[in-house]
Amino acid sequence: MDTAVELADRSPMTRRRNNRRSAVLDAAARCFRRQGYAGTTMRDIAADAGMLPGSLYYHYPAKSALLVAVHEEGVRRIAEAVDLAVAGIADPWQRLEAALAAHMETLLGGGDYALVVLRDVPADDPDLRARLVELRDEYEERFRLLCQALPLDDRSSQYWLRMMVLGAANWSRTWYRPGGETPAAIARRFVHLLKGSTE
Amino acid sequence: MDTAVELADRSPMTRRRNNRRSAVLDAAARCFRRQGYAGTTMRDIAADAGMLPGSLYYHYPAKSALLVAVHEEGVRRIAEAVDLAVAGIADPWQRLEAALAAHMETLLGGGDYALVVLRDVPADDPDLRARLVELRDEYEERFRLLCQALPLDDRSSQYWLRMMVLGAANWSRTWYRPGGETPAAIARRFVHLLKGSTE
DNA sequence: ATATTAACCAAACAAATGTTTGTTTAACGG
DNA sequence: CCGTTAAACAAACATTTGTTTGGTTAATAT
Repeated sequence: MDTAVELADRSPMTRRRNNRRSAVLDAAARCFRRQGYAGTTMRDIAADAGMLPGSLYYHYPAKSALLVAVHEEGVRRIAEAVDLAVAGIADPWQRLEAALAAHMETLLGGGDYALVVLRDVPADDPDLRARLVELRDEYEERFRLLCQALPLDDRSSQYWLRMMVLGAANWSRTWYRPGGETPAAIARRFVHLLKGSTE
Repeated sequence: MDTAVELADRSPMTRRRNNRRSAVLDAAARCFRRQGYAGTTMRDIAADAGMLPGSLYYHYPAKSALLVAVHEEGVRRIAEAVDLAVAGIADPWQRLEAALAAHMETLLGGGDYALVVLRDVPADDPDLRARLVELRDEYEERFRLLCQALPLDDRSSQYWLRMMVLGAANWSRTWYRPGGETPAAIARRFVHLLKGSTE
């Protein structure tokens, strides 16, 4: 782990290095979210980042590398939000609700990275696909643990409750519009709908 | 409505006409499902249909027309299945469960058409997008009516229950694998999870 | 001052893209 | 038998695609 070293290094050379890398990734995330992977052009990303198409290859070796990088950052952000939200909460149902609220706030809050994770990955490249599915599974493991802690009858109840709540949350991206209920309020509705059925 | 006329016309000329049109549409549905719209090539569709790329334009004037046609057929099929499933059932909860079972069976039963409807539509063409959203809304209106008939406290409960159950069902496409529980069994699990919370 | 190098530009590349055009084939109707 | 026509082919079209290459600029290090 060299994060501390990077943060400590304030030398001019390091500050100049990888300066616009994040800008490129931001542009890629924006385009992938709006148009999908196949529907996005390297020229689209370049225009969004304010540079020429060829310049992208200084920062990333290929289009697919950009997709992987966006996925990794998206999973990192939403996982961080969820971990922070459940920290310090003991009651299992409250933990699940807090996690779901953070999940939906990150998804629907306008961030491009997390939404890219929800789009289905390209089917033509098996290696790329496997890498992206692996990333998402690693994140969703948190919800498996959260549901495991719930006071339910059997193990299958945990499973189907998790499938239901995560599915409903992820699908919200198709109908959610800002101005109505907040993501956190929607999460509360969802959890309460399921919590009532088991008491 | 000239369906009866078409069905009655068994003249050789009519039988020859539009013969391979459905084969082209089948190929398009298969490709769109597997690779998405932007990820599908007219050459992919042509190869799948067993003809040359240019020949597709005899049947459909553009790639986007193929997408609209697949959407229309997909909505038609799943709507037909749902309407047939709820016919003759009186109890509101049983009606919802039957509708959801038919919805999921059509989605997960291997058909290409219905699954294309779930994929998000291209964002670059507003007219095309509006047409596809209109088609899906027209279908989902059935579930609004089904939830409206449920014996619930208030109107918002109907709304959120519908959002939850449809979202969970549509998202099942990402994790469903044949061999486990049947789509109908999953639908029953989902409905029972929600039904319990309101009694 | 000079050499180095991160970052980008300018221009091209081959391949793939959606679509068009003119032609052929074969089944049908008169 | 012959004209018509549904249906497809063969070949190209202009454009767009992901990517490469070689040069340019300006900040940094020595």
